[in-house]
Amino acid sequence: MGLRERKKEETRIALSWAAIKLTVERGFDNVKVEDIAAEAGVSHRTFNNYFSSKGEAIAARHFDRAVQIADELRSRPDGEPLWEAITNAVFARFALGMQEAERPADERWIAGVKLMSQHPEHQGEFLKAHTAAQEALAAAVAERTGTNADRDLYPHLVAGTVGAAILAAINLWLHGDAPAPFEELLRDALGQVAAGLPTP
Amino acid sequence: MGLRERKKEETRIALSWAAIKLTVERGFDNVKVEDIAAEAGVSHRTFNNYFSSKGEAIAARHFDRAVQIADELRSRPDGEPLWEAITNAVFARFALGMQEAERPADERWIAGVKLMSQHPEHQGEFLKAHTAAQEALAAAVAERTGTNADRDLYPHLVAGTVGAAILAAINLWLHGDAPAPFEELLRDALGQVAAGLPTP
DNA sequence: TCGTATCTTTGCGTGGCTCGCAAATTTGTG
DNA sequence: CACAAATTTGCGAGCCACGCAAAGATACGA
Repeated sequence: MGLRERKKEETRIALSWAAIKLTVERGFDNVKVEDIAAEAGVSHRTFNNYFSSKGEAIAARHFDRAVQIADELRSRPDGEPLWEAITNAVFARFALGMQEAERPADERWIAGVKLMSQHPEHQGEFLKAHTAAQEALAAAVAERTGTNADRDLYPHLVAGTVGAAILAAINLWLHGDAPAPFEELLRDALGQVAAGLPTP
Repeated sequence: MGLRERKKEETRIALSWAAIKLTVERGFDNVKVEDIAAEAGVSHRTFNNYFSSKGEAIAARHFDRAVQIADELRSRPDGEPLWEAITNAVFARFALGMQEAERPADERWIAGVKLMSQHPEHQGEFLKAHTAAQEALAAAVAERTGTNADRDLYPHLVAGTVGAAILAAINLWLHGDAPAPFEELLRDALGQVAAGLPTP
């Protein structure tokens, strides 16, 4: 990767991160594209060369992370059963980043994230990112299972189910009544869908 | 329902339908909010009292129909097994409307729908509507299974899985390689997830 | 039937947003 | 170092969402 591409990637991440940071701190509607661009050290116009909206910039981080699940799945050993491989892939790339890095773990921060997650424009973009990443996952599932993503339902059903499990875990964690560690919720959710959703 | 509410409902539907019609005919970016309002016989400003964007107006029809699945599920007999009830509910309110009403069945129309379905803004709003309707379904599933939508993953996993099946069927129908009747795809998809996604 | 309270529609104005375009700057390469 | 290619930036056009307040429609009790 040449200097050019590296700088582009850096700018993209800086913009996305700035968008998240400012939005969590101030609320979606109190952040102008101008502010995000300034925070990342580029011009307003450059922001729009990278993202076509505030919401897309915010969702980009989720997207990048979610797409990596598909990559990880491809690198799991061939012998590993499908659902085991998926679970491992999800945890390898998803669960960890949710807890550790880049989070002040602040109470104010979490409140900000909750607010952000409820904003209509963010929801739409978040779901778009989630769904796009799911397609990458479906392609990986198709490869692994010898099915065809353009003709068969199966890989999309698997990917969609995994996505639903991840979303359910995120939503219950953010908005549910019973506080539980995210990792536990996610493991539970994946376990249930992997087992074919037995009646509880 | 008084006259007031009936007129509101009519306006809402007229706006949503006008948005879909014009968008399918001309393409998303060649339709102004002004045009939609004119087609429905109200002012531009009134459009925004009902919907906060073009995309939302378009997705409203999907949303209304999808929410009815939850209502239908509630009215299924108590003894019916969950997945059977869900499948029947989906077909009662969803599959039929997809084929019959309000569709010129025109080739030009279908091409327009395909184009529309690929537009980024539409995708976001469509997924938002889909997800919101899914929550209604989760609530109905919680009622039926004695689980709690605020605390348990289960109803959200079931609703999310059903939603994923519906989405997969729609997408394969619209964009897939192998042409098959929508109803068949949907039945296949629901059958697979109901059976716990056995390896094909 | 009428009068009033409530809800809905509408026009206007404001601020923000996305994107096309072309000039200026930066990076890659021989 | 010079030239080609990609990226950034400023500017401008057109559209959009929403707050506000006036005008219009509907509900409902007396």
